[in-house]
Formats: sequence, structure tokens, C-alpha cells
Amino acid sequence: MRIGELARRAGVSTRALRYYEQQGLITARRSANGYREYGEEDLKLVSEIRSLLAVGFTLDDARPFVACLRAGHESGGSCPDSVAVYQRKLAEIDDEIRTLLTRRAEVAAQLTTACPGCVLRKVGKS
Amino acid sequence: MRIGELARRAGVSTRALRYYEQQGLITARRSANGYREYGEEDLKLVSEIRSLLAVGFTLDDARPFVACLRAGHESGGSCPDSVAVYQRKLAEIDDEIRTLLTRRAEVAAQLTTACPGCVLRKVGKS
DNA sequence: CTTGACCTTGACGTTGATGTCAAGGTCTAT
DNA sequence: ATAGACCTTGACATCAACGTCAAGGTCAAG
Repeated sequence: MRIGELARRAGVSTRALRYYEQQGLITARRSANGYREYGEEDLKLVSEIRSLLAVGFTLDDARPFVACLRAGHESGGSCPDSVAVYQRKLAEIDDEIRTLLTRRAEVAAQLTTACPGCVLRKVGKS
Repeated sequence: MRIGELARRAGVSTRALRYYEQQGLITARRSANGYREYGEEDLKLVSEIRSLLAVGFTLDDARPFVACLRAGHESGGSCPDSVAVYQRKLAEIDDEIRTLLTRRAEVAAQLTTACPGCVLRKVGKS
């Protein structure tokens, strides 16, 4: 299939696909006229990339997963490198959550200081 | 005081101060030679801005706080507009936290699926 | 043969808060 | 008068993942 069809089926833009290729995440054969030609495996790769992006991974994070699929594994996450990324990501997310919780407390404290009572009375609630 | 001194005392770069001015957050008198001239109030404004940025506010979010201080209030947060921003920010932070918690669960689930047991065995732990 | 749907590469725009040059004016001290 | 520490405005660079033209080639259908 060509890039337009892959884009439609994967739910991404053709621009995104070319970008992934430029970043070395996917590759494409070229037909005689220079058009990119993809197979079903590529749909799988792109789907993997999208689901990873959807949970906050970067394209760089997605590399090991793509490599894993290319290596023939059914799941992109079943390779050591992918697992390492999963674990690093979990740690990063935990960090962010902690940061946000701290911030939340700080902001709530400042609000309380600046306007005692404001933090308790929800807007629009009697 | 001139921009260099304010920058040192506030712990920011002169570039940042000029940017805040460009964004309409602070203003400066000009001495005969064209140099920016600041007073102690400006240090207070900049400090307020920095502490807000530190907890994840944008410069735009900081506007009401600066206006509040300029209006003579001791605290930048003690004006209705500032309180509204506080509350909006709290809601935003809560949203982000919820999103991250969801993501964490998703990533952990994928990790479990891809590599059962990996999520339990902490790296480097026997 | 021409429309129209598809494809190509290339390159600038987006977002926020600066960093970092460039090219030059000002002022103090030596 | 010259170094050097300060100031000025202006403008491009950064980060990620694309969006959005621009200018043009390809191909099947009418």
C-alpha cells in the first residue's frame, strides 16, 4: 500500500509517516515511480508507535519497540531494551506525579494564605 | 537600580527581565542615557513572577498577580483575578495528575503484558 | 488532453521562556 | 584615550512532533 492508505488505516497524517521515516523509525520500499510502498508489518509498526506516543513516550523512546517488532517479536515490548524503557518511563511518570503533588500543595497553600477560605469553597458550589 | 543589579538580586537573567517587560509584566523608567531604572517594588514584582513560574504558572498566568501588587496589595494573590487563576491552576494540576495516574497504570499494564513479572521485580533488587 | 487524486522533496511555522550572538552606545577609572 | 563593565535593540537558536504551504511529478479516468 502507499503512504495515503497507510496513513488512513493507521489514523495518522502522511506528514507524520514521513517524519517517522526521517527519524529512522520506519522504512519504505520505493516503487518505480518513487512512491513509498508499505506492507502490513508497517501498519503494525505505526500502530505501536502511536500507542506509545499516546501514553507519553517520545519517538526516541519508541525505537526499541520498533526494533523489537522488526526482529520478529509479536509484541514490541517483549525485548530487554523495551522493558528498560518501560521501567524508565514508569520512574519518570512517578517523578512527575510527585512533582505535581508537591506543586498542588504549594499552590493550595499560597491560595490559602492569599485568600483564606477560598480554597475550601468550590467555585459554583453553594 | 539598573537592570544588572535587579537581575542579580532577583536571581534572573537580564534577558528574562527584558522579556517580562516586552510581555507587559514589568515596566521601567529610563534614565537620561536610556538605561532602565528600577525601584524596590520591581524586585517584588519579579520575585512574584519567579515564584509563580516555579510552580508551573505561565507568564500569562502571572499577569493578575503583578497587577494586584501594582494596585498596592501586599500579596499578589489577594485579588479576585489572582484567586481565579489559582483555582484554575489547581484544576489543571489535578487534571494532569489524573492523566499521569492513568498513564502510569496503562504503562504498567503494558509492561506486565509484554513481560510478566518485570513490573514486580525492581531493577537491581534481588 | 485535462482534470483530479495521489505522490515527491524542501522548508518555514508552531509553543514558551529564555540563551546567545551581533553591533554598538555609556560611563568610570586609570 | 583606552580598557572594561555596564547598557541598548535586534534577531536567530532551542525542544518535539508534526502542520502547512510551495512547486512539481505520476497516473487512471473521462
